[in-house]
Amino acid sequence: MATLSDVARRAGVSPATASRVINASSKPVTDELRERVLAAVAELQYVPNAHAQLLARSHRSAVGVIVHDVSDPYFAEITRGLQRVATDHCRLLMICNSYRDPDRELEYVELLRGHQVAALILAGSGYHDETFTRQLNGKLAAYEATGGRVVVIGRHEHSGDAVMPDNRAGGYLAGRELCGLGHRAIGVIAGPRILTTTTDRLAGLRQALTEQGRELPERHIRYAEFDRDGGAEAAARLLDAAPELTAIVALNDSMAIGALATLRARGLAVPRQISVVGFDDMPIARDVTPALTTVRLPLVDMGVRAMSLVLAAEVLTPRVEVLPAELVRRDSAGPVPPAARATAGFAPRAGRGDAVS
Amino acid sequence: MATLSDVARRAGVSPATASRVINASSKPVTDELRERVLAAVAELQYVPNAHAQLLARSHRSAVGVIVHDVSDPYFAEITRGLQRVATDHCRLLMICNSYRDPDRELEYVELLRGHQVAALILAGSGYHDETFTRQLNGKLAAYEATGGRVVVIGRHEHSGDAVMPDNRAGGYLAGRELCGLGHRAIGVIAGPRILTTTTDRLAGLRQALTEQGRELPERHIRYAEFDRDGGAEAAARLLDAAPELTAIVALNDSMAIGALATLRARGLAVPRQISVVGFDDMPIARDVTPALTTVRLPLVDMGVRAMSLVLAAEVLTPRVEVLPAELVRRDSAGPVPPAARATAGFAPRAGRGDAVS
DNA sequence: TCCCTGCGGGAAAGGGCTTTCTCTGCGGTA
DNA sequence: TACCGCAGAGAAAGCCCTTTCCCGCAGGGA
Repeated sequence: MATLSDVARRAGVSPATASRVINASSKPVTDELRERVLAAVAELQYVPNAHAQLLARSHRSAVGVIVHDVSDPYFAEITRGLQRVATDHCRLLMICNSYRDPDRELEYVELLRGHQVAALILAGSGYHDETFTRQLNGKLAAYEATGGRVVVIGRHEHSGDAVMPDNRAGGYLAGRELCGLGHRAIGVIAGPRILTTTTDRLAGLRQALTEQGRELPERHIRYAEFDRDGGAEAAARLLDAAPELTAIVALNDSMAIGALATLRARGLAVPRQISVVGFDDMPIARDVTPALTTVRLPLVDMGVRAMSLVLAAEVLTPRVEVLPAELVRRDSAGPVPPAARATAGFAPRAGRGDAVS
Repeated sequence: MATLSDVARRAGVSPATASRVINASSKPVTDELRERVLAAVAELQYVPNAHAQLLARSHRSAVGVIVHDVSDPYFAEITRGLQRVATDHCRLLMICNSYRDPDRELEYVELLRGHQVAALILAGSGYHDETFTRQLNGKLAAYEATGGRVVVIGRHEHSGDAVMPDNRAGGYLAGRELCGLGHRAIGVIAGPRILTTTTDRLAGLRQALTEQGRELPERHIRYAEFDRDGGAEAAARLLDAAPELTAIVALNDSMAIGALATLRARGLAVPRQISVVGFDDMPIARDVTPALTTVRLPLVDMGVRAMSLVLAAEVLTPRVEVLPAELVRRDSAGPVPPAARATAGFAPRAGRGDAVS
């Protein structure tokens, strides 16, 4: 591997001069020397050692990002937003997948700190876990104490800057929509209990139902992994336990797609027999059949805002940007089936067999 | 930011000893000093500077990966395979998205080389572009000359180790399936012409049709971006120009999903009026409606093999592993509609209106 | 008692680059 | 002619670690 001094020797100049040419330094270098250096670089196929450079300049420029999984559409969209702003500012991103493992998350904070990132962005739900939260905040505080900037996306537990999707309002929207369509027996397939995203969305949903005089008993909720298979499996369990349901809210679109698969396998027509509402509005939502009625979160924008916050000058009072959720009506949610409506007031637990011709 | 000598000073030992404790070196250190160092580390929240470490040990360990886009399911699956093996070998991955921009690809080769990666994996189609290919090979050769290992996934143009999905055989499979179902008027929505993946898949498809006495005239092919919107748009153009088609092969699943959307918008029933076959079998393929009949590529396995190759000892003769494609029958391809079959021999250009009741 | 061995620790030499500081030599001014 | 100033190049001091080499000391064998 050729080094800078190899280049310098070959060009017959000092390493200092070679460095200045290569980095287009402001210090002037005569054209002749410049040419010789450039020629040497080309001949030797010289590429500067990034670690040595990063060590020598104390200039921190990269930004660290910790997400659940970049290939999960939710995070892919957020990352797209982050990337866009980062590119505009000539910042490199170091993206790490935590796979929702708190320990891994902690490790990555250290790893990124060790890599001297200028800032840290944590995207994705927080955990209902005191110990973990304390540890994470400790590490983040230590990082901030050394001049690092931190922004979280969708987490309450951090005290600094944050970009927050309005999960609670989104849950409320989903609930109100279904109530408006006449549904009374509404079930939920939810992500892991330990995630604050799950509880926030659930809280909003519950509020909507309560306001409309409905209930959301615990037997109408099933918790599972926040992905397609989790949704499929939770939907099966839910339907087994509560066949009278006329609507299901999935707490993210991946789960909704899994639920749709279960429903299809059981021969239940959506939305004629049972309605489904998703959450997030990831790109594929419009391409499944029936196209998913869902709660849209401005995912790309969340990324854009977070990166803008993190690159902006630090201000004293923490900034929290709450981004609104919005209902997107497509084809997976419809009016409650007539049979269910007729009996709803009197026999809310009527079996599915009753509600369907 | 605390440094190693801060820790050493605080613990009252030399930096050498501190380093040995922190890195669990084989050189013995008395328990008392060890404890003092550990205590200092904890108090100072010390995290070693990764760049300094990487510079000091000449040990290269990370592996660089260049893909089109990690959040594209095709590459997400490959990356999953890469990651699995890398994790087993305690290797860090540096993943870069080229977004199919040749210049960016070249830049990333340099960037990763600068970051002293132990190996480089390039995943994704090659380009029909002499100049670019020569440049890339030049850079890769320079990298290999300094001891770097290179493996490509799905590219012919590199002369070293490679993992190759059998794109041609896959195209053949798709063609044979549709011929077997009686289709004669088969259209193709293809990715960009400049990609070797496109031409390989197309070649296999054409071979199948030719063997069955069918043709694949250029007017039955439309080229577009290799994504959902490209597929939707290409399908529209194709249908406008050749309404007599009874089957469409999309050269990847994303395009197929876009095509499905166009077909739905136009009120064309799949597969009753028109059949669709995809390519890749990405996870979502089974969840769209109708579930996609497609050509499966062992994407995760491709990643696993590539990473295994790259981490294995170098051998003199380049290894090329060709991984087979496989047809997955689902619901989007069916027999040619009766009307089309009846008239096929005589009026192959019968309008769509004729073929459909 | 002396020497050798080996253990535990520190000094110091890199690793490859950036950047400040220093030096040389030339042109211009008094 | 003497001096000042400045442009352009190089010397060298870090940046923060790892690791080799060396040293002192204690214990064991002769």
